[in-house]
Amino acid sequence: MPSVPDIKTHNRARTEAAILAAARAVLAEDGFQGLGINAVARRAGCDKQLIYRYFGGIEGLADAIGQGLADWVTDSLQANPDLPPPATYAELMERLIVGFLAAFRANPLVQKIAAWELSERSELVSRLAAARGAALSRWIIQARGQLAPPQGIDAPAVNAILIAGVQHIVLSAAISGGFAGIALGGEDGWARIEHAAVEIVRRLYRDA
Amino acid sequence: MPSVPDIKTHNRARTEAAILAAARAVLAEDGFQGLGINAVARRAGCDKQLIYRYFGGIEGLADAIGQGLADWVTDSLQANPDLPPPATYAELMERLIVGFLAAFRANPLVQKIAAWELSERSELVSRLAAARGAALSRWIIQARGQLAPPQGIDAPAVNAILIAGVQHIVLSAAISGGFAGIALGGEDGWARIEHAAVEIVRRLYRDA
DNA sequence: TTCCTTTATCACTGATTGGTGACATTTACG
DNA sequence: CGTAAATGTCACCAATCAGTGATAAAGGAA
Repeated sequence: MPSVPDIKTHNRARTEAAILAAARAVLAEDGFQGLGINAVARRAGCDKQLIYRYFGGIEGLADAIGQGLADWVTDSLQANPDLPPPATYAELMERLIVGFLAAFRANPLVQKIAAWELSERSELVSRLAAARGAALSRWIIQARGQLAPPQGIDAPAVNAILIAGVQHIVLSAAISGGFAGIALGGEDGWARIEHAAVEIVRRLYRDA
Repeated sequence: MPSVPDIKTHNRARTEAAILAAARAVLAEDGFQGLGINAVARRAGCDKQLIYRYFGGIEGLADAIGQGLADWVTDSLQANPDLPPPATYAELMERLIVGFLAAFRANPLVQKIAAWELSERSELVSRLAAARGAALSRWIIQARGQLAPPQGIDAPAVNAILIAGVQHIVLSAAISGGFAGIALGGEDGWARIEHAAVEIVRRLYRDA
């Protein structure tokens, strides 16, 4: 009778999926502060006991989220297959930054996890951070191929500042709508940020 | 008889100062997650009722912290009076970035507030963010003087990425000891970051 | 049918939180 | 002195939290 899939149907796979989805939703909407056993159970429409049984508590649940997170980086940063491969290191980094900005901006869940990583020192968060970081650097290495950064420039340090800057601005905008006096409500502000990042890459890597 | 300053000495000024200091300490050590009425009262060694009476609760207490925060920016970023004033915009931004990195890195309290600003949307946090942002931009305008950024470059956007990047890297390092594979435990890693930031400023502003 | 495992719910405990009213103590003023 | 205000302490409330043991319902196998 209920067209809505019945939750208490003695179907473990379905229940696990519902719990996982609820956890992602809570995290994406309320942030890590709201990610508790009770909140997830309420949202999933089941008893919290099942979270302990199937995931081993909030820790295991966060781990499960981290699992699916590794895919995010590779999926969202996948190069456009229609485009020719980047011919220079500058071109590579340009695409990486632009792609990262768009992907990160479009994914509130990953944003909340990134903010979490800056707010709490715990085993749990460390694992999430490690999963995200590993996936990112794995992607970079794979995309880089033979391309080498120009000499005389500490490319990892420069890239760290760029990635960190983009990340920070997105997080700040998501909370307060802007950063350092630049309004990031509409698309204009984001175009300015993207253009500035590209400009930095070009001046550093192309003109070297 | 007690050489230790007695806390229950019916001295409102002293009690207020103790509460404020306790709040700062809790925030700097445990982050905004630990900033609660009970924790502050415990640390201050007084009853929480006094926090309500003298500050109007955690909100007012955070406001009081924000008051002293406005001074931080101006104090810590004050230009070295022995140095000649910057002759070019590149030189100005170079000093600003380097100074900001050092000052921000040395102040865990401000770091925790900055992380707070990325994690929670609330009236309270907004006020703290506004105080910090206003002080920063006020300082920039005052320090800039007549110096104008080179044409053809969106200086505010570039500066936003730089400041945000430095800020983010410091926050990440404070929690997990590094960012994007760059270990930030010793001074070497920080020298790399600083040098990279300076390099970006020079390539963008000096060679324009 | 009967029996057992899996799945799900319920009801509780103990600890902690923010918040408040009642009370005790000290100081200041008349 | 005595009285009132300021200061400080205590005891409680309701709500929430993570975590757990007991129990109920469903499904499969004999």
